[in-house]
Amino acid sequence: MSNFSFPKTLRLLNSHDFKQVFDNAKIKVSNAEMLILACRSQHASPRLGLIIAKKNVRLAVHRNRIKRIIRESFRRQQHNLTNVDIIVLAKRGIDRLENQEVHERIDKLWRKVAQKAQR
RNA sequence: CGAGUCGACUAGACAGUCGCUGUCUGCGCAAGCAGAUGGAGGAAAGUCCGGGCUCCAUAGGGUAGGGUGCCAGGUAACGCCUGGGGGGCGUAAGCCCACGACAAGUGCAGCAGAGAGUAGACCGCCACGUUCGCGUGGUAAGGGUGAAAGGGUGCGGUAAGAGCGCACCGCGCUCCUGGCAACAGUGAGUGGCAAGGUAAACUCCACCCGGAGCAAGACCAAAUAGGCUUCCAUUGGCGUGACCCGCGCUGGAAGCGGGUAGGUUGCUAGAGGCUUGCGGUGACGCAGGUCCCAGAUGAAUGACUGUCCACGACAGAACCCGGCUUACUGUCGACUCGCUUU
Repeated sequence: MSNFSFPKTLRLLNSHDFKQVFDNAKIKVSNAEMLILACRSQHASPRLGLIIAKKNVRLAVHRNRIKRIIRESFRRQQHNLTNVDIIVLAKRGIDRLENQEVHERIDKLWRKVAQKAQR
């Protein structure tokens, strides 16, 4: 298993997909900077959706940066996650973290999600 | 060397690994796979102006409303830019200015002050009266108040004064000269002379502006079906979006019940970039050559590692251009002033 690509099949694509996760959010994991909602899905692989609110991260540059880092991390960890749909919500203050810090913290959250999904 | 002014450029570089996305080519029924190649900014920002484009009528007349405001030019257009005039700031390079009209009308102005607008006697000065306390009148030269007090200086004049008269300066008007014009002038004549300020106060004058925006709009699939009830009625209703006219279409409105909200396009070849020549003081224009340079849509241009250096600021396209404003890194050039040295 050496495929680490991130095609559209690994993303939540429309409001219907997002609504499904919000309504059936069995798994909730969070820290000071972000909140993860997730639920099991019919698909073979995990899928990711991001909500970085303008209210919480004011500058577009920071919003893009955070999205890219989370996507990159998801791409590398995708085989440790099972068939769950995941939404990551950014909280206020996340734009003050350095890139490396964001990496470390999102990695911890992935592990927690994987543990909860196993049960 | 220091302080400053103006202009131009720049926005870490290179290598490797793993990813995202547009296009092209090949393979494949298809999903997709492989290769090649392109992939944020000078402000992409604020959304403050102007235009293109789209629909509303091919946007036409009037009112209301809004904008602009020295002159000439540039431009698709502008509130932008260039050149010029006038005023102000700075030793200077240079910078700043909504810079039409308050001798059309209306309004506004704290404190001080006698008086703040067809001026005005508190002190003073002068004349007359006087019970010697002062009263009546004249007077804007002097004092005082104030941001601002009705042209300035001198001479004449007078009871004391005053553009009351005169000279010079200043100001208004007419003409002349220069300039396309704004405007300028040791120009000529004329008027005693102007009784304030404020128009980003109402207003007046001149010029300009139809509205809404890519969630505009177009197409495909689906659907608005069919049906029932009630009301109004062709002088009505809708398009219509500040209002009236005008124009176009047509029976219209409400309720009951059933049902859907996915995709394609618009979407990037343009008032385009670079370059050469010519015209112009310049903004810019004309002609030739050459290049194709993001097009996402839960939203791409990133992450990590290594090396180097000046150790990397502000900041992310969403239909597209031209400006303005704001944020901010570094470099270079020209010029100004000061100091030191020669």
